Amino acid sequence: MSVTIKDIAKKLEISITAVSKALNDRPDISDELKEKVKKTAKKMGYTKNTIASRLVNQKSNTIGVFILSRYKIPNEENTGFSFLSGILEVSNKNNFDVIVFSTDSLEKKSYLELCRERRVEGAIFIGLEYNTKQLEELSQSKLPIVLIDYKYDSPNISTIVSDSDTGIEKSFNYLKKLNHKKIGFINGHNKAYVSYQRLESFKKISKKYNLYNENYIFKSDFSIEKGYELSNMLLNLDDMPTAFIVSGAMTTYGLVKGFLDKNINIPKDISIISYDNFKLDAYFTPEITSISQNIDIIGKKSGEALFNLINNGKKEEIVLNTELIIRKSCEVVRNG
Amino acid sequence: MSVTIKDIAKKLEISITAVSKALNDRPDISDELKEKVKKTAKKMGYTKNTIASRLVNQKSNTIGVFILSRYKIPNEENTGFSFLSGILEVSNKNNFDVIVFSTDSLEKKSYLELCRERRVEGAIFIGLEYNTKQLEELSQSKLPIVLIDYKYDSPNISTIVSDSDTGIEKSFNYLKKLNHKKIGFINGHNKAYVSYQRLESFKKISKKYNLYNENYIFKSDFSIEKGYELSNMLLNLDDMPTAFIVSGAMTTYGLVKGFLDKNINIPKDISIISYDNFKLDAYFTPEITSISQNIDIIGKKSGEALFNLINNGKKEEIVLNTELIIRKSCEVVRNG
DNA sequence: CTGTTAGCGCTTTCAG
DNA sequence: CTGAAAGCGCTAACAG
Repeated sequence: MSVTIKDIAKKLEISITAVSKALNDRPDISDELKEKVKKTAKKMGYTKNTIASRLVNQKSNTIGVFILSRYKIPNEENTGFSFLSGILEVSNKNNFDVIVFSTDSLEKKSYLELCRERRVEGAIFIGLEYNTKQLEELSQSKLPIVLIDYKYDSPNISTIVSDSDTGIEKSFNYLKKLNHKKIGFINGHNKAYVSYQRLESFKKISKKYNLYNENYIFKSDFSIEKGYELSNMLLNLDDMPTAFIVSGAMTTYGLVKGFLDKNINIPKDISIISYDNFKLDAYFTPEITSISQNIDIIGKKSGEALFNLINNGKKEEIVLNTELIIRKSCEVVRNG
Repeated sequence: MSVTIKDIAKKLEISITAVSKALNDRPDISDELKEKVKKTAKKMGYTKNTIASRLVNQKSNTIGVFILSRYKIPNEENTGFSFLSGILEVSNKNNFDVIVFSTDSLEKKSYLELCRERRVEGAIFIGLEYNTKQLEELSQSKLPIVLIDYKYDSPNISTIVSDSDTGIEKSFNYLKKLNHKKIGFINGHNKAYVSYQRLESFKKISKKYNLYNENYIFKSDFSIEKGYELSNMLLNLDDMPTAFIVSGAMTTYGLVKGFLDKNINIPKDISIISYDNFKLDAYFTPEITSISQNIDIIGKKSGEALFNLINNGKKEEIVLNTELIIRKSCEVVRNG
């Protein structure tokens, strides 16, 4: 099929080894020969067969990235893919290929099997379902792994999560200054670890502020439609919060639009704090106050963590701090 | 390192060949043996080394996806990644792996070299720069290729683009009914093929309607910031259009927000038609009228086209029709 | 500096 | 139905 080092060895009437060494710039080859080999290699249209080379070297130079169905929703709303470019950046710097798996890859094979078959040297998981059994299998393997937005303790697993406590505490602090006492929380769906984590934070902080009320906790699914829908339900409540913290930028957009369509003024009537701090938040009407998660750097950081694990065996537990970016979706409550 | 078929052959005291055949369910092996082999394989924690198997089979079972820097902008605004999930879906159905390359992969190697080295069986290009020389190299190779949003004629290349003519014609038709005569166009940056294509359509259609004015053509870069910025420039114009067609949803959001911040009412003062029809358009304030591109199905379609090319050698030139989705960002012009 | 030999893990004739 | 032998394309000892 394609031209091999054997072909160029034959042409030049030298050994295959010499060709291999020349192409790989080994020191024990004369510069002239290297030149000659490289030139004719190019002329003959040779390209290295990485598959063969990976086999002999017992090194795949490949990592796997799993983008799972935490958000089984349209791509626009799937933040999972946003992490990929950062991962690609650091992988390429390390001369590694990236192969991407998504939910469809998983007909009958486990995450680990997929990795092993390809002899992947490490893997990054985005949107891993909360409490999946697969995690045990993964943690028992020695495979270097990075989990994004999921906390788990195992020697071969590094994790990178956002610290939901501080973001939510800052929100309460801010909302309190605006005289809010009824603060609601709209969570994402159960399959996401972040939902569990954010809910815990919300409970903890609201109790700390003596503002806890379990009737103020609602569930959504990160989608924009669900946010819109919720506005109806919320407005029919007997005892409605005056402010909401909403998990997920898309849900916030839907919710705000829902309120607006019913002539509820945001922020005059209801205050809203979103999560994620999408760039769009600043361009929405009203501009959305949001808990920022540094979503842009997570991809890159996760890649770096993976290679740190692969190369140095160094496990990390990265916690990114969250900020409250104040814009215009909150206001002093009228009848606190 | 890991367990091989040799190991399990030794354990079972049978030949390596027998193991291989049993594992691959070849007909010339007894069912009992198959059972036994598979069982002990599992027990010993065997997983096939696809690297070795790909080498013998001379088949990589891999496609490459290039997500290029057409949008060298934050991920949120990069529609490139949205296509990936569709591609993954059909690749997995075909038992192919997907390896993703981005701009950083390209230090010194050409797209084609990257593909060849990995013996990739086909490739999909997203955001290929307009008029790049690499395209010639690609077209001279026999590699099956699909180009998204780029038209090019070559036997090994299928393309999938949106038909910008009809979308823009529908826009003109609609705007004309609203009595607009000064219709502006805000284009994306030059590197994108779609910019070239949409500009051509705009010129063609505006001439057809006798509404062409070259001073009504502006350039942006698909980013949200640039859209915002443009609002200043536009408002200082002596002869300002009463309606704009804007290439790129993000730019639209920025532009609208820019106008709003200067107390320009959209749509009362200025009408706006966007491109892309992001889901968010319907939730923005005002709801954005947009040219729809079926962005959700492009990924899947491109994957199907690629496998059609790989398996059947069938080249396609897919043109997706565009619709005008009317919402609330256009209104009858005051002093037409 | 160059070449011979062996082998990575798997599949595939082909002979039994 | 089973196995011995050869080989995919490349690299790494080791000997010259």
